[in-house]
Amino acid sequence: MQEHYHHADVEAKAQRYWDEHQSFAVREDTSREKFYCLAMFPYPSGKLHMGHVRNYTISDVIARYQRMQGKNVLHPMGWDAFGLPAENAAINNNTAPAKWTYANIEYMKGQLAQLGFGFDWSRELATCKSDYYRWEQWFFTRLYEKGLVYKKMATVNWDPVDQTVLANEQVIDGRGWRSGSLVERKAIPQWFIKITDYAEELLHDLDKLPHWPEQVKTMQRNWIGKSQGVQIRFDLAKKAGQYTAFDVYTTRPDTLMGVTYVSLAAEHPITAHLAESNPALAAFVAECKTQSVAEADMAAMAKKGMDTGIKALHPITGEEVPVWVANYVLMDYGSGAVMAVPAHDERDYEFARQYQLPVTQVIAPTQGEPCDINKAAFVSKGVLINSGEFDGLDFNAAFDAIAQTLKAAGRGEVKINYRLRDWGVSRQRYWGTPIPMFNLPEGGEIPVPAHKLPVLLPEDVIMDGVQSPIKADPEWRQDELDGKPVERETDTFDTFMESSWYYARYTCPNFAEGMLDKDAANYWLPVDQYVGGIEHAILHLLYARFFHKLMRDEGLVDCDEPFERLLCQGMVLKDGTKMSKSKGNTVDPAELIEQYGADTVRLFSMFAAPPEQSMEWSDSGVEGANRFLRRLWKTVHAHLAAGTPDKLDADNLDDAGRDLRRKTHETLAKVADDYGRRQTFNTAIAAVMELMNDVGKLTDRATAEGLAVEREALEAAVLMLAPIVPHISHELWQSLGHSNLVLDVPFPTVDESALKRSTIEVVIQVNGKVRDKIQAPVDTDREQMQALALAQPNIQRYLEGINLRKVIVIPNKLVNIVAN
RNA sequence: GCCCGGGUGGUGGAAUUGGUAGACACAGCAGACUUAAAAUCUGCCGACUAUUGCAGUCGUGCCGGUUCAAUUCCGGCUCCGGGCACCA
Repeated sequence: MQEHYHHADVEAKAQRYWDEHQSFAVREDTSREKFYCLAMFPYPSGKLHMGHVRNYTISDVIARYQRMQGKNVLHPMGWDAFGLPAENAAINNNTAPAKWTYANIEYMKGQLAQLGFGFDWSRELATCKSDYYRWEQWFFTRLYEKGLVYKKMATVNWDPVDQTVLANEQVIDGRGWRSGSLVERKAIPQWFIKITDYAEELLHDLDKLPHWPEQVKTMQRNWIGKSQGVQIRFDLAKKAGQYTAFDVYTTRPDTLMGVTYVSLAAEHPITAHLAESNPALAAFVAECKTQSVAEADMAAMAKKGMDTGIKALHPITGEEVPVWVANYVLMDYGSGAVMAVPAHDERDYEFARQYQLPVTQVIAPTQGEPCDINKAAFVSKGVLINSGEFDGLDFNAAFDAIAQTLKAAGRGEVKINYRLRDWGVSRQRYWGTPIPMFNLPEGGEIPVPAHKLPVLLPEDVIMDGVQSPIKADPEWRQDELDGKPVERETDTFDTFMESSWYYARYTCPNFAEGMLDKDAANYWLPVDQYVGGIEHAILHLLYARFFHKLMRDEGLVDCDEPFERLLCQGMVLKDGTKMSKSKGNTVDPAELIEQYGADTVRLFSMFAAPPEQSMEWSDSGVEGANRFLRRLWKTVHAHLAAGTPDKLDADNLDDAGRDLRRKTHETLAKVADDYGRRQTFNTAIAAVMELMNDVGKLTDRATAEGLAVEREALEAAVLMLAPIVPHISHELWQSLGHSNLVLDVPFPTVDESALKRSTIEVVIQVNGKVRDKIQAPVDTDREQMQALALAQPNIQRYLEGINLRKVIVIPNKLVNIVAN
């Protein structure tokens, strides 16, 4: 039909067909095996970037491949529409966040359509719409009723000039990004969800996820941070106001006899009490307030401390140890106090050196590790010394003995601890889901009752400054309940709330009677394949797992985990660094699609690197991908012009025909494995390229028999490429005379008999170095293989004058002759 | 600082369970076609040594180890990247 490949025509035609036939709309069908393929939904920031293209191409390839396996495939798309950038854009461009967001969604939706992704758009959702977030509000009130939600004071970054809370991202070198003023730590009341109640299950159930990357599971395990330790009470030598003691937690009770001081957080109540009558300490506490709340900043900052002057009593010896306040002890973790063992903890060591505090070694190495307490802390486990009755015990024995001594004295208890902290969900921003709580005039609060939901976020607002419009508006917060005035909460939810359950709502996006339609949710869930960036390895994926368990416990879903299989794609780089607007090295997908077409962009982004690796963008690589598609087009049309093939007679082929046929079926086996098991799309493409190279070299187009072998190879190539380059495949499949849709053609199966070969290349090594390669009959036995190898003239040359030690034979692969 | 990854030709990458390092591409060079260019097609393409030809030595960030055999496993370093709870 066409001599040249015109990508614009081919792509428009295929997309028109899919659109007219609603090719990707799916519904529940219990008679078929389902496959739920999900890509992380985008934040509608303006336009697509190459990271999106990569993400959605990967999920589209998997979805289309699974469809060719005959499955009922759900592949939805939507918008993570609440968030900070909309507020910034609103202030900069003088538009409402809602308007900006909806405009971005419309534009980006068009871009996704251009790329030919097979999304079921009938299920599209945007988290900023009230028919979505109303159920999140309802669910939060349910959690409140179950006692899984509570309010407490927590620290935020406070900009004293703008009088506003800043995100960590908005704090640059300790200063507010707009005002430039030094940021302060400030405690305000905030809502929390008890994720720590689920810490054990979240940890344990990682073992139920064999198809998650090990690296992600390791990161989550470390984040949850289960540890066994001892909680120890230190009494104060003298009462400080109402306080007589404080608790510390340690995983190293074996080092207890090496405690030379203890440290309190600046925000610890004892610190606050002491600061009242100690101006120097009050000044230090004030200084500790001027720092970011981000843990990375904390870890990087200079360790500072001050002696409070009061003493605590060692829980075993009763000796007095000084009580310090240190800027690196955090009130939000644990008890806000730590015992310090400088000899066996690097941070305590550094601190003790800085302030000339004593360093007492109480652990001696047992494995011959270097240990010089004058130079560095010794942090490995070992055997106890300088520890009185505990001397000579190893870690485990010392742990037990010291824990028991403390317990008997009523000063300590073995305790399992988690590093994981409860999830603070309050944000002091406008563009988010209003937290569905009423503050009562007499104090306290109650959840907004179901009949008053949703609490609507007004969209038609003016962002003229840093203050949230619903906080600035005295009217908005007023409501009434049973005839009595109540005040609406003006904080909104962390946007991780919305992204923690969207995957479930896709199964019933328009369900009006509840959060989830149980039948639909339980048909589709769990998600069979989740695809997204590695940067979400901890927070998003942990919150989503948590939310899923909360929904299960509410009776909304049956399974325990939301995502069966996870693929984390790497970043898209240009010139070795991450593509970003600030670096000015972005590549606009829109221009590339215009110039080369969607198939070329998809092909290159899958070919350039395996999905989990970071990927280097290359303009010339795109040219190469386009060249391959043009060649594919040309080859198919040259084949069609050469005549009509016979029916393939596999048993009566010449050598060239048999070779090409073997290559076709070897390629089918490899590509199916690469798509289904390995998920390495780059090697699948390389394999089809090899097949096409063989087609170009070996085919005899002069005979109908040759044409039949070539036809089989070309049809296989088109089908194998269909998930990656769906438009050109759609067209070529029709050109090859098929009336059915390439989308629904079953992925071809391998003809095992075509794979048979009589000889195979075997490598012969002498002392591990390749010295020859021979063609040997397949499955030659070890002795014969050894004899064959030793008989080679080149090999004999190497064996002259040396003694044969042994010969290692790996059948059908390699012979290694060991000699000296 | 802590947790998790990664480092292979001029470039992106391949080598799937410890068994031929460099598949497949990009770029480059040479040739064919062309008045010419583009496009297309063919050949070469890790470094060094040798060369009429056959060939040899080295080589997967660095140092060391295990093994008949290591890009792959182990120990130590180094550089780059992701995350660190209010960016999403």
